[in-house]
Formats: sequence, C-alpha cells, structure tokens
Amino acid sequence: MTNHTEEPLESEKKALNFIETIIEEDNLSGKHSGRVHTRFPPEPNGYLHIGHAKSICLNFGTAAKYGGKCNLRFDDTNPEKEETEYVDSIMEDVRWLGFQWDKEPYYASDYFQQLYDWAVLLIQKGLAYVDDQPQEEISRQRGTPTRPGIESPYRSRSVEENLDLFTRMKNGEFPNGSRVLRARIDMTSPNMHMRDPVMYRILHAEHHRTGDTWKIYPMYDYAHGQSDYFEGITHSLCTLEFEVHRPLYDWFLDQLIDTAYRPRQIEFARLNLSYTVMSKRKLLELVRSKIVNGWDDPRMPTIAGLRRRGYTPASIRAFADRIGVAKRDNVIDVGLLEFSIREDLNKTAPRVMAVVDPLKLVITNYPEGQIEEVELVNNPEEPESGSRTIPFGREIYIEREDFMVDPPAKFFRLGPGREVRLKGAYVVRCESFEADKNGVVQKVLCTYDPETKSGSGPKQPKVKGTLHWVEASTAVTAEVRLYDRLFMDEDPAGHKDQDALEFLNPDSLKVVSNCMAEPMLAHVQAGDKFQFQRIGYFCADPDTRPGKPVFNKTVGLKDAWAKMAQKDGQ
RNA sequence: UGCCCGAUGGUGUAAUUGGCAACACGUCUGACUCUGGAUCAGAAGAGUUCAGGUUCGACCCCUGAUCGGGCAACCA
Repeated sequence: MTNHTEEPLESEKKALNFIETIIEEDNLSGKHSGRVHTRFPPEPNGYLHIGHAKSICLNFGTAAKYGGKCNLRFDDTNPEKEETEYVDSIMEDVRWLGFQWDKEPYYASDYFQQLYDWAVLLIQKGLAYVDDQPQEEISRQRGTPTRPGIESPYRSRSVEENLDLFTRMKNGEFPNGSRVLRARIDMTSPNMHMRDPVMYRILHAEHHRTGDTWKIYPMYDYAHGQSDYFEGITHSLCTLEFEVHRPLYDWFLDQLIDTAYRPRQIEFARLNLSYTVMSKRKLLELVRSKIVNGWDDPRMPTIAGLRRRGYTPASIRAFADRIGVAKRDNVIDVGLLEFSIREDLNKTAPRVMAVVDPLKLVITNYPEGQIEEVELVNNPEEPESGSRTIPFGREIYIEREDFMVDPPAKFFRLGPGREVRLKGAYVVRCESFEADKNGVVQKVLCTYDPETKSGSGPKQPKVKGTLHWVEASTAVTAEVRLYDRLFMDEDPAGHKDQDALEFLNPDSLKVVSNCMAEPMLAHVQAGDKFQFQRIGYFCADPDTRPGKPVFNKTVGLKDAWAKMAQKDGQ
C-alpha cells in the first residue's frame, strides 16, 4: 500500500484515534469482512496544501495500517474550475509524499453515465424533478436555517414530463441556468441540505476529460456517495463541514441501492496552522496578485512550496502523525511543523560552512598566500558520512553578527581582546578592527596560535565560542533566500473586518546575493539539503546554475543567544 | 431564533467497554559540547467549561446551561 508503515512496535503501543476505533469496531462486527478501503478525493482546482497532506496521510495511512487500499479520486464535477494542470500537480504531490494509490487514479467524471442513469431511476420513482425556476427563486424558496422552505410549483410534475425535460437538458436543448434537476425530499427539513437539493445543473462547458459530451453536471452531493459506492469505499473520510451533508449522502444511497455493503462518511477536523492561511481561495489570491511567486513559492503552505522550501516527505508524514485526528477545531503551532523538519534534517543533512552576512577577518600572523586544508566532519549525527577537507587561509569571512565592538559578557563570540575557535581550524584572538566613517565594521584583525590546530595541535584551550567561517580566496558566492512567515498575525483569516492580506509580513523574503560558501557548494543540485553550520537548514533551489548556487532557507537552527538577546531587549 | 458538531496543561492528542489524567511540541533548570544546534537529566504547568444527577467511585453515563464551530452556491 504505502512504503511507510510505522514500526510495528510503535503502532501497537499507540492509542487509536476515533476513526481507527470505528474501523476496529467494524472489523469486530464483521461489517465489511475486515476490508478497509479509503479514498483521497481532491477537486483538481488548485494545488494541494499541508491541510491536504493531513488528509492524505490519514487516508493512505489508515488503509495501510489495516492492510487495506486507498484510491486517489479526482472530484471533477465542476468543469468551470477544474484543470489538467492541477490533476498533474496533485498526482505528483501525493507520490512525493510517499503514497501510492490503488490501481489508476479514479475520476468522478468516469461515473457520469451511471450517475445519469441513476438520476433517471430517481425520477421514475418520483424522487426527483426538473425545476424551471431561476436560481434566485429557488434560493428564496429554500428558506433560511430558522425558517422552513416552500415547495416549488414544479415539484409535482409528472414522471413523463420530468423524464422528457431531463433528457432534453442532457441533450443540450436548454441554456445554462434555465433548469435543474432536484431531489424531492423535504422543503421543511431543519437541515438545509435536505430541502430538495440540486442534483444536476446545465453547464455548456468543456470538461477536462469528457470534453463537450455532457451538457449537465452532477453536484457534489449527488456524486460523492455514489462514487464511493462504485469504488467499494468502506470509510469515507472528509472534513467537518460535510457533517450536515451526511444525511443526504445516506439518503441517495438509501434510494438507489439495497446491498448490505454501504460506505460510511466520517468527518474529522481540518488542519489549521498558526500564521498561515489555508483556503484554496486565499492561496489562489496570493498567487494571482503576485504577492508570492507561484504555487511553489517556498513561503506557501502548499506541498509544492514546502518541497521547494526544503521540507522532506518524511518530515511532513511525521508532522501529520504528531498532530493526530479528532473532531474538535484546532490550530497547530507552525513551530511543530518546523520541529518536524529540523528533527529530520538534523539526522540527515550534511553540515557545511557558509557565511550569510560576510565580514572579513584577517589573521595578521598567518603566512600570506598560504592555504592549508583542514578536516571537518560531514555530519556528527551520522558518523558513517565521514569527513572532508576545506581550505583555510589568512583571510576568511565570518558572520557579521558574530562580532561586536562592545560585546556583553554573555556574548560568547568575537570582540576586541576576545578569543574564539574557528571551527576545525585554530583559536584566534581579536586584536583590533577597522570601521568606516559610519561606524560599520569593515574588517576584523586577529592573531592565531598555530599550536591550537583542531585535533592535532598541542594546545587545546577551552574557549567559550566556536565560529563558522569560509576562506576568502576560494569561497563560492551564493545567493541565499531567507524566508520568514508570510503573515504577522496568528490567525490572518480570522478577522471579521480585516482581510488576511492586511497582515502580510513585508519581510517574508530577504534575498542575500553575496553569501560566501565553501568550495564544494559550487556543485550542488536543486533539492540538495544542507545544514549551514550554526545557521540553519538550506535547500538548493531549482534556480541554481552551475557555479551559481541558490539556496532557500528551510528553517533556522534553534538559537539560544537570539532568544536571550530578545528577552533582555524586552 | 432552527438543526448538526465540539469542549482535557500554552498548543495538539490520549486515558480500550467508569478506578483520582498520559504523551508530544513549547517553556524553565542543569550537564555535556570545536554548531549557544543535537544529546542527556530534571522541573513547572490541567484536576478535564459550568451546575446538578446516577454510582462505592465520573474526563468517561444522564439532564440543563455556557462557550466555540458548521449549515441558507446551479462550489467542493
């Protein structure tokens, strides 16, 4: 089913979520003879986001856990909004997350004929009728949540007339919006969805798969449950807003089938992430208005965006696992997502030397023109990853924020008279510095002690700080794109009078073009992930060209000093 | 002024057919460290929205209230 079943030990110990509880009860009662078959049913009208990832992990993961299957089904009943581009991106994203659907992808549009035949059946049973009224009138007659609706004057048409009209609707004899087919249920139902819901509307539109063969298209409510039925779905998992649709989901099935097998709709709470918007509409708006650079902008909560940002499938699966599933509304701290990717990359990402904001440091007593190779471990978390050498010399770059002219006592880095270790190399002492007329430091002058060479040196003094650095003459210039949250408000879409866009973070993207990196980074491939020592995790962007690497900051390392400094500042 | 759903530390999720609340993230200590990362050790933090009821015993069952969310596309 999927390549990523949990460790048996762990999954056995873990408490069941409410869906698993239902499944186990079903298995006990023999309801589906132990069969578990789920489906992930996206509408191909946009890119998948982290909220969908939750649903994907839930549907595929649950099926896998019980040795079942999971279908990928495109819910493509609205030709006006759906496009092949989205179908392709959705398949790519699901695969990338590490899941494999049963057989070929399914499409609700594959069932158009059967759905049509069943609609005819409903008409014959007197359970559906053609309504000639305009949309506004139908809407008015529907009533309100607190007021019952009234019946359409067309509600009691003869079966023959309904059949004739419906056939002609199908044949394209009527213009868009002129008629609909409605289920004949109960206009006084306290559940709005049961007040003679629309089953079919006339749409003279080009469908991405069926072209122009259909002039009428089924509505979600009429298509979904039956699609589940056709595919043998046992547990149809969807989000909470469909809870009130469930009676309708069951009603259609009740009228149409009499088998013992019946799919069951189960609702769970969708994912909300702090400092993030999750609706497709809002995301589309960000793309269209060019606030971000496309669906895969690394600031987007889309799967494509997270991928480009440097997130791994495993980290997203771990995240989905950690947040759990329940029915209550929830807001997950984005910090948890960040924790998940740090956890993964800490174990797997090679450590490299790169200076994001370079400040020149000259070792005045180091021989001019001399370059030596120093050895560095590739990943201390993974000893088998070995080590490499990088050049060291008289002139190097250090991080600008690692030097202070007048540092406080707790600043364990460089300042006049202070000593610090250059990771993998020597201990240096700051003798002086040069600044321009504005007081901006241009150069730090140090002396080094040749006896303190990392590992081999006879003197290994304890120093409070260790800095990362890059040798100047061999450094590779890299572009680095630093990302911060797109929104400054915890719940940007949660304000009644203000649009989410009012909370945009003006500094969500900072491009730094003169970063200095160790030589090997000239040859990275898009998607390569690294830990820039002491800074954070970075991922080579597709914009990378030979010798001209471009990196996206995936997430920063935890920074105890920054936290301390921030606290003192407050 | 209707119907449906929900309510457990800061956040999220548990507590398996009622036995005085667990785990993860976060927070705070301390140890270790040639990444102020990681790791390790420890701590604080909820008495389960409220009020009744059933029971020897209630997060769990019942009643009522409060609060929060959803529902009036020819969207999904």
